[in-house]
Amino acid sequence: MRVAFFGTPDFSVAGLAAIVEAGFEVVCVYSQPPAPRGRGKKLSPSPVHAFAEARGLAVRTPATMRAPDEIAAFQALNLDIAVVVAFGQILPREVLEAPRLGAFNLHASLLPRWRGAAPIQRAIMAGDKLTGVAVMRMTEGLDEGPVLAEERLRIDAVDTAGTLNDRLAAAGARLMATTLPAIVAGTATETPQPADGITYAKKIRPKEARIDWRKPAAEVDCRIRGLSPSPGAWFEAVGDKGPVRIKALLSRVEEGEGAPGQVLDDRLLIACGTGAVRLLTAQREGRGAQTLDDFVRGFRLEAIQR
RNA sequence: CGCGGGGUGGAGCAGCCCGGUAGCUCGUCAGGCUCAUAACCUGAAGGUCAUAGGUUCAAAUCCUAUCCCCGCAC
Repeated sequence: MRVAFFGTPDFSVAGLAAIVEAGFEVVCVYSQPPAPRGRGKKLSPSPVHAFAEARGLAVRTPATMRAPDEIAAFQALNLDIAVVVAFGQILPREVLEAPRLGAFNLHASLLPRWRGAAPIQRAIMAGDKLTGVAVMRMTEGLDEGPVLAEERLRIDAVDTAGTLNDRLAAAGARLMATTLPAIVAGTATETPQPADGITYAKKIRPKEARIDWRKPAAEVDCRIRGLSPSPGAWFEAVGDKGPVRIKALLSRVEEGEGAPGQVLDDRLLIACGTGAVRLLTAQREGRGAQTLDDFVRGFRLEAIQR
C-alpha cells in the first residue's frame, strides 16, 4: 500500500509511527515548512518533519499544496491512500481525489463537535467531560466528511491540553492502526456526521490566554487547563521589582470568596467571580514550571495586578 | 545578530547595583519532646556560587567570551 502522510505537530507523530509500524509503505511525508520559530529566530523543522527525516522517509514541505506543480508531483506518486493528521493546511480537491482510495483524516474530537484547528484545547476550555478521536474521509469542507471510526476518552479534572493531547495521540494511533486496514479491505463503513451539535474549534489567539478573574471559578479553571502548557494562561502579579507575569499551568476549583483576583491565602488560592481557584503548577517569567510547594517557597504572591 | 529573565549545598529562592567570614524556606541524617505525627525543639552533614579568562590585596558580587534553561515576539 503506497501511502502519503500529512502532519505537522507533535500530535501527528504517533499516527505516522503507527502507519509505519502497520507495514504501510509511506512514500512521502508532507509537513509545514521549517519556520524561524523560537528564540533567536532559528529555523527549525516541525516534529513530524524531524521524525520522518530520522526514519529516513522522504519529506516535502511545500508552502502550499495548491501550487499546480505540487499537485502534479503528488498525483505522480501513484498513491493508494493519503492520511492527514493535523497538517495545518487546507488540501485542494485534486489532492484529496488523487489517491486510489481517497484521503482520510484523524481528528481529535467527537465530530461534529469541535471541527477545526484546536479541538483539544477548546474541549477542555468548554468544560467538556468527554472527547475522543475520529477517523473520517476527507471532503472539501472543514472536517465535514463521514466518520469511519471513533474512540471516546474521558476528560478528567486534572487534565490539561498537554496530558489530553498525549492520550488522544496514543488513542488516535491505535484507531488508525485498526481502521486503515479496514479501509483497504473495504470493510469500513462511513457514517455521515449528524447535522446537530456542530461546533468549531477556532485557533487559539494569544489574547485569550490572559486570565479574567471575574469569571466563575470553574471557567477560570477550564481556561487554565485548556491552555496548558501552551500558550499558557497568565496574569500579572505585583512583585518587589514591578509586575511579574505568571503562567498558571494547572489549577483546581476550591471553596473561597473574595473580590475577583484577590489572593486568599499564601498557597496560591485566588478568588474568582464566584468561588476560587488554587494554582497547582505555575511559572514566572524566566523560570521553569514549578509545583505549588516550590513556587511558594521562592515567591510570595501577595496581590494581582488588575 | 528580534526583546528580555535566569543558572548559588538534594529542591525552590535571597545576596550582585554600593567587591571583603555562603543567608532563607524546605529536604536529608542524628538526638530530644510526645500516646502519636507531615507538629515542635536541638544539633549535623552537604556548595568548584554554570564554564573559561581578566581587573583587584581580595570576586557569587566588576569586565570579556562561551555553554545551558526560560518568558515575550514570531
